[in-house]
Amino acid sequence: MPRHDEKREAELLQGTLDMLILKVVALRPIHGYAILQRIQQISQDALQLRQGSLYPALYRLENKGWLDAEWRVQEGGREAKLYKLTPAGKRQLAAETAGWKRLCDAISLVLAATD
Amino acid sequence: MPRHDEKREAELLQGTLDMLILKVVALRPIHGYAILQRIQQISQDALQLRQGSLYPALYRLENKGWLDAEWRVQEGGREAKLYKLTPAGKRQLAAETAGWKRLCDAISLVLAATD
DNA sequence: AACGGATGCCTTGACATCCTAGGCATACCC
DNA sequence: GGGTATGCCTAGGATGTCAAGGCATCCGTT
Repeated sequence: MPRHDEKREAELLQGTLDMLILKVVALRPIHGYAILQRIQQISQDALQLRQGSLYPALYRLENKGWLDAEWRVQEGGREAKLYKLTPAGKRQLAAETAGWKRLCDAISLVLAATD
Repeated sequence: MPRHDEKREAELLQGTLDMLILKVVALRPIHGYAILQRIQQISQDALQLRQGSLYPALYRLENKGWLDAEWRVQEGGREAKLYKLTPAGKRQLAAETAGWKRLCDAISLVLAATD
């Protein structure tokens, strides 16, 4: 992912970022930069997440006690901040997922309305 | 719908408001206040839309040429601003719906990931 | 006739979220 | 040594939504 990001309309539904991050971190402890790649990879490039959105979000989630961070030396000798899910984070993920499904269904109802 | 709205966490996914409004207006010409009730009714109260969100959105949509407005006398003698969809609005609705489905699928992919 | 509630429109101000656009440092490969 | 990828971060601004009001009309009840 080179520095000169080409233009592309940024696609992300507001309100879903926290949930996506929590979900990816729940898979296994992971550092910030890798979260970007992971979300893109899993979504097959349909979701484009920016660093300028990611890092503030991570800070926010850590502050709320949903993520725990720890500096770790990667293979290759570089340092990275490894995030993992807390029990509270796990509950939060479940709650957000449930809310998402509920809203999703509701919107589908409206979109399917014929009268 | 009395004036003293009781507290309830407002539930709406940012970015979907325009689409929902366009969709409801597409069903038939309709005035603002009725859009509120319609969306709540169809979504079975899962979606709570506020007047403070609705009217600025209507203004926005009209300004972009997706809605047409006209003052009409209702039965009962009161006036109301009747909105209807323009051809451009119809195209916009289709585009937003497609985008919504795409994002929805992508998010589902991430939420379903096990590795 | 007076009042409250429902209908119908609107505005202002605050706030959260996200993006744009940068900056900095290290590791690796040619 | 230079370029690319990796890895972290911040400041500023745009946007969308909400909360909280205001105003006027109509209707039913008292």
